[in-house]
Amino acid sequence: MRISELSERSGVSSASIKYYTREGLLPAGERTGYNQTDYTDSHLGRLRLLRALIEAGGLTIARARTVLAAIDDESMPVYDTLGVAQGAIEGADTPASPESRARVLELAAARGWRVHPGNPGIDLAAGILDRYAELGREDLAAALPAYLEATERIAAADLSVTPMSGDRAAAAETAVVGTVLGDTLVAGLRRMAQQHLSSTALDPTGDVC
Amino acid sequence: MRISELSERSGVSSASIKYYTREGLLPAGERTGYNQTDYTDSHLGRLRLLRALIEAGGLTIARARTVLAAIDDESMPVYDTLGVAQGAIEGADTPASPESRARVLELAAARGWRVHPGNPGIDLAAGILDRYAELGREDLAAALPAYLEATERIAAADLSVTPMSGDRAAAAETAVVGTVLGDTLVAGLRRMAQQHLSSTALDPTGDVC
DNA sequence: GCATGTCGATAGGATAACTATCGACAGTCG
DNA sequence: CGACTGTCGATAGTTATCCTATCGACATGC
Repeated sequence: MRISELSERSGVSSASIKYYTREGLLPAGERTGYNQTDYTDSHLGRLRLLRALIEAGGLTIARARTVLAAIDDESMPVYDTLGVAQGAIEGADTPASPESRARVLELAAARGWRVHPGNPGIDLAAGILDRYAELGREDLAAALPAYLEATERIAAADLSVTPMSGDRAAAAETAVVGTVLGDTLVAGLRRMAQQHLSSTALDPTGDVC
Repeated sequence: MRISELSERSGVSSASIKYYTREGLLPAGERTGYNQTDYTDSHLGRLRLLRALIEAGGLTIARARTVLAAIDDESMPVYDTLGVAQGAIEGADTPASPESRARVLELAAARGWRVHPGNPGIDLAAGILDRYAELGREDLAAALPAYLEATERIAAADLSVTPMSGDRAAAAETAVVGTVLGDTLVAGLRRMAQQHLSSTALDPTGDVC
């Protein structure tokens, strides 16, 4: 198909498609003439994946490129693409304090988690502990084990969706999409559950307006 | 204290402090002379809260202003500040399809959740379902109930941290901080749990590197 | 009395993600 | 044959966000 059709079917302007190609996010189509290029269905799929990562997942162009490269790297195990995807999601800008990191790792160890010290989640979680401390609120500590337990369930659900065998490219794509979009899914469901529980706590018998 | 001390203790440049004041995020200090203004500890606390919301929570200046205004609004129930905070976090840019919304609401109802149709989480979660469908992956559906269950536990932990009584301003601040920073905390713990579970699945006996 | 700190105001800069425009020309329709 | 539409790569411009730098005037402390 030509660029105009690709644009229409993907909902991405042809200017943006050219931009993505320039930036190395989308492989170039096959030139079929002086000013004509042919795109395939795989371009369409890649474009949709790209938009999902950028719009729904909140990845920047640069980070999306890293993730896509990991999916395309045939020598990279699917397990490692998950790590790449984790690292691509907005991480902590400033590293957390050693104390909070130690506290988080201690809690994780108490739950039997084996976590690599370089896991980006550690700084993310420990950074939040730091913020709480800075704000003079220590009340989070008591609830942490409950968070660990709940997130373990989430991760279990994540893995149940991710096939670690079969077609490598498809599995890698699923792993990446699940990791990146999962944050948003969980955030959305959390909002809903928060509202349910807090309104129920206030008014155990009432109805939704 | 003067602006230079406030700057030093908060780690925010005096130029930025002035910027926040200009933008209505930080109340002005008390003028004590032609070119001198006095700031209090409450300014320091507010500044730290602001940085936590912006840096750790990823809120924009404009959204942070809305949230802070809700905290300061003495006539607003604490329960409602939670809704304001939910709405302030990066929401869905494009609304989800009615089909996905219906599916999400159906699942929520099946779990006994009472969720207001305007809850921003619905579009967030339903939007992810849309993306999955767009990418030709329907495999998420089977795992959704597990996500609901896990997020309900998270929300329960959220509420256990949030005092709905006592000093209103402090409770509202706690509710807001918990809602906004909670997403990041959960995301971090999820990364850790993912790594633990996936590495355990691959190598049930091995050690961390 | 002079270096230093501070004031509000405004202009400027950095980054990210596009978007608009350009001249040239190929394919298409009648 | 010729008007018209679609497309090409390249580059400059735009929008939005979040600050940062500088300015002249003036107060304060040593």
